[in-house]
Amino acid sequence: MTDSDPSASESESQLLAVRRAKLEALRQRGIDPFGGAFATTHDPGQLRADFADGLQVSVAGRITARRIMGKAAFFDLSTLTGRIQGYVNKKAVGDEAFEMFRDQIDIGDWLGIRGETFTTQVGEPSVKADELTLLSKSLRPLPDKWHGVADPEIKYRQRYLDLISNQRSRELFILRSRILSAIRVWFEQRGFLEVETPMMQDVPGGAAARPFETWHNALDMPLFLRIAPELFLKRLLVGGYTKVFELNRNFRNEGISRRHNPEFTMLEAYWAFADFGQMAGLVEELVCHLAETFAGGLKIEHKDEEGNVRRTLDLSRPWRRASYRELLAGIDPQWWDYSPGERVQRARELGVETSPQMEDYEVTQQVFEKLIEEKTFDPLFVTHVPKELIPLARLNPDDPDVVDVYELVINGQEISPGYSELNDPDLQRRRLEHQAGEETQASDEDFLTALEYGMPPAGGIGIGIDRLIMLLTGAENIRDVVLFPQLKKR
RNA sequence: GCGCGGAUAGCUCAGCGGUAGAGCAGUUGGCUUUUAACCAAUUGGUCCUGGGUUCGAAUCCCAGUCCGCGUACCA
Repeated sequence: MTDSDPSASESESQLLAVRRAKLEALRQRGIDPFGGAFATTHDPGQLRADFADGLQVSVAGRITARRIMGKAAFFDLSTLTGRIQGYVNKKAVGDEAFEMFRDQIDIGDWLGIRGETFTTQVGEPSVKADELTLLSKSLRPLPDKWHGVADPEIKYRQRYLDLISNQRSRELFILRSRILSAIRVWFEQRGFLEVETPMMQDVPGGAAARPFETWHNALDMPLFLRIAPELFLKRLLVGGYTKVFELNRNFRNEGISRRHNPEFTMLEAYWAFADFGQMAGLVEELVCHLAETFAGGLKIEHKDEEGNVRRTLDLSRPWRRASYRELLAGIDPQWWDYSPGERVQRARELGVETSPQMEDYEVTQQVFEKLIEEKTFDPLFVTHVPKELIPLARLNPDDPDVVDVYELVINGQEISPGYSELNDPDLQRRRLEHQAGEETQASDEDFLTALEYGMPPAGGIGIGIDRLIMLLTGAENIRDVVLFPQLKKR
């Protein structure tokens, strides 16, 4: 008995054995416990929404609750989108079917019913079953019907249990799907073409991050999972595609945190003949559109577990714009007058830790992240950041120490960078090689060759989709917006 | 990687040196319009793992595992 799971305790074994015994009893009755196709007229949620008495219907779903009352029984049939109550009584379905329902059907089983709709005395829309069809027997007990799954480890490792038992999780992932779809439609309506570029690259470029490495056997060569699609999308600009976007996964072999999953969803879009200012307008318009469509407006309340408002984001336009230089001057008016050594000292005084191997611009960046980015919740476009931070962006014509970019910060996180893209192949080569010397970004010769054929001036944008969904839904942890977040192997 | 916290029945949790508990789920009985159905009875435990302290450890100490939070890494 249940030797399939030697780690099960005796009590768990008993629960499993009971279900196995029911499975056997069903087979004794000549019923296939794992049935096939079942034609439905309605989804449970849809039937509930369009309910009227006296309809002949056929619905299927998982049994999520069961109330047996002697010679009759009520049960809830649920799918992802809703639930409808079923009713059986002994007289209507016959002794055999009723006994099967009473003795061998459990919470968790998938069931199809045919019958007529009616409303009970307490006003519950219901289906009186003439016929019951077992679609799939569940062999394990479901989580608590009232509290659902609370253990985060179960939620993430066995997401299906979370989805079965927690309505908020069900709704959140439906919302995520709709947001992704709306983003695609939004870009397509503006003439952008969705493309797919390699996830496996021989030079992992477009960002400074440690890649995952793998091996292609037939080609006998190493390959890297991409850290960004940027360099391939720019090849498409060279190829004459003037408006493209890609919405898919990036992979970075770095730490895991509340804001970081090793694989995450990124949108990148490139718009020939535009610049970073136009890209800023684009992301502002898109995020407001999504907030109005999916978050009930431009003021988004983030709530804690008890439903208390923890924070309200205000996305009202126009969004604040400030240069990197002036933001740091807001922390300390003399910031840019200090020597590098003084900046390290000042950072420490401000409570920002730096490490000895940090370059001067990295010390400043650290102060920016801790004292500005992490404390900024309403949207802020940070413009004209130091050129060392972004080697793929165009230098500002008036101040060649900074690049023509914005970094959009919302909800204490960087949500979206946008650049005026660098299209000078010689300057691009020098800046990448300078970076490569510091082991931050490998130089991609094929990309540089492509630029030599001529890339149109273009605006580029990246949007961290997981973080965008966090800010739209109020999720505090990236794991709550990724169906199957990465966890350590048990 | 480092610091802090957590792990008790299938699920949700209480217990915090002195005989392992509750609700739900399960099982048995009753009940033909209930709905967190109800009523009665009942099964179920490697108290995460391994050491230690103690007359006695779920409880205190040490180490490990996994999870969470913070931190580090991080265009």
